[in-house]
Amino acid sequence: MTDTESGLPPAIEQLWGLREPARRGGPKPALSLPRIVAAAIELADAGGLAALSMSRLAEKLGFTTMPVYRYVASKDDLLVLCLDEAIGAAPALDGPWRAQLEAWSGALRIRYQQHAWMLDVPISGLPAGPNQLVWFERGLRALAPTTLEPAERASTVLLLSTYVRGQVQMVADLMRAAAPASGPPVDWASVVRRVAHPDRFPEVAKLVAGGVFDAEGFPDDEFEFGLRRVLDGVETLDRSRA
Amino acid sequence: MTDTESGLPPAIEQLWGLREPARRGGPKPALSLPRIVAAAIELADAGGLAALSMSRLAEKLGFTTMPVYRYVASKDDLLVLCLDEAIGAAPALDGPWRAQLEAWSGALRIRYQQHAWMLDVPISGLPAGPNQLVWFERGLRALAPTTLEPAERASTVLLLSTYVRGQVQMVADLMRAAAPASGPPVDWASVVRRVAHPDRFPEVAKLVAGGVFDAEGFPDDEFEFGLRRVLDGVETLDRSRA
DNA sequence: CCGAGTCCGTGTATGTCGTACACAGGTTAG
DNA sequence: CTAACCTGTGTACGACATACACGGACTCGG
Repeated sequence: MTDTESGLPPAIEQLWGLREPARRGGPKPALSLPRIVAAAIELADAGGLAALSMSRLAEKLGFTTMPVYRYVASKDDLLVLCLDEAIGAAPALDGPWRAQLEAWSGALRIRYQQHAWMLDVPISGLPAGPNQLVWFERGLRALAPTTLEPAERASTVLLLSTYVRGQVQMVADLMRAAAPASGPPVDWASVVRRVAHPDRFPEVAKLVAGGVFDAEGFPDDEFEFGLRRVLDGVETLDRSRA
Repeated sequence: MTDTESGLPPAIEQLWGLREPARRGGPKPALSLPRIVAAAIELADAGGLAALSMSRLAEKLGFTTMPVYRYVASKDDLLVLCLDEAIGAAPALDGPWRAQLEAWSGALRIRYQQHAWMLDVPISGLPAGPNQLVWFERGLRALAPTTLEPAERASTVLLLSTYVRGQVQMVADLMRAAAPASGPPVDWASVVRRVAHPDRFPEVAKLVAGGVFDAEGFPDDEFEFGLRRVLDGVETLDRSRA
């Protein structure tokens, strides 16, 4: 381990290609970081974050547990690498800024849905991987033609990514709660109906009575609604400067 | 355990006071659910979610590990109870709808900050505790005077809670990354500067050069900014109906 | 007032997990 | 050729969530 003394977490240094292996002897490595990360993502995709243990990962790779630690400082480190890999490359965008941000958000949403375990990874640092930084850069670029100040553009992109992440997480939780892995599906509408007495919860009760919770096409409409609110807010700010 | 057959997770039933203990004999219980939950929250407040293990919890209560399971079906169950307790009572609100939602969001934000571990709890169900439902109800009530349709009001409250949660989480991560528990504080601005080459990341580089990342009063301004955008978006919708 | 039924906390055990450590054999630089 | 060194392996440890069986404490029906 050539310590680059950059003060960065080791995983981040690896992501940016700093920290060269510096092989001076010894057998050829039979494993490689990309293979490890790919296998880890496969495991998590298939069985959720809980299915990703170091022993299972090693087994999938055809090795015993410990060699993995020759390539990765810790499981947390590995997760950081997996996150940046799974978020993938940000799409190229074009057109008016609002359409760009819509596309940006939709693409990000899809990535989260493809790798739902990302939402369960305990975040313990800045999103500083190259892919994540590209996402950030693309978001900023979309806002370049607006009247927003630089700091406001940064805040806006942060706001959007927060929104997308939170939204996907909430929907995923709702779906999991409605159709649990074990046991029969739960009819939440009836549960809330039993528990939300109209005296204490008049508004909620009205909502339930109106059948709002059994709406069609729920996840997508919900996502669109929130996204439109946020972008309307950004547009309001933009226009107030023009 | 009198099975109430309601299809609800046991923790939720306990929260709503269904599922009576039905004591027919035996020694008086030395523990109680409220005591357990309170101790668990204390542990998590002090040392984060990682500090909350069943054995440590029992030790703090002066018992061995297992008796806790007489009161709680599993650790996940316990966490559900803790979440509802820690989120606490929603504040009473008054005034114009926008001011109400600002107060609502600010209060929710403070709760999350007081119990930062809540952000690390893997959410695996609907927020269906009484306290959480009161928060929801209050949010809906604030929107009652608007022109929004019922479904839109629900979506708006969901949007807000998503925003607050995500925002607090992001800021907490940023702070943790900037000032890690072990090791010297990391100067992220310089890190990004080294890594974000102007060719690949022109917008990010400009941002860093402009010193945006060393801004004063960061967390609060950031929160306010996003909240204003969201509420502007809601207001736009409201006015488009009037 | 007694005894049966029941519920309490304790002790012990199991399986999983992350990861530290010492080793034996392969590999490369000098 | 040899010394330095890196490889994967085996073993071990401590933490954790939780299952199970026990002995004693309490309550209630008679």
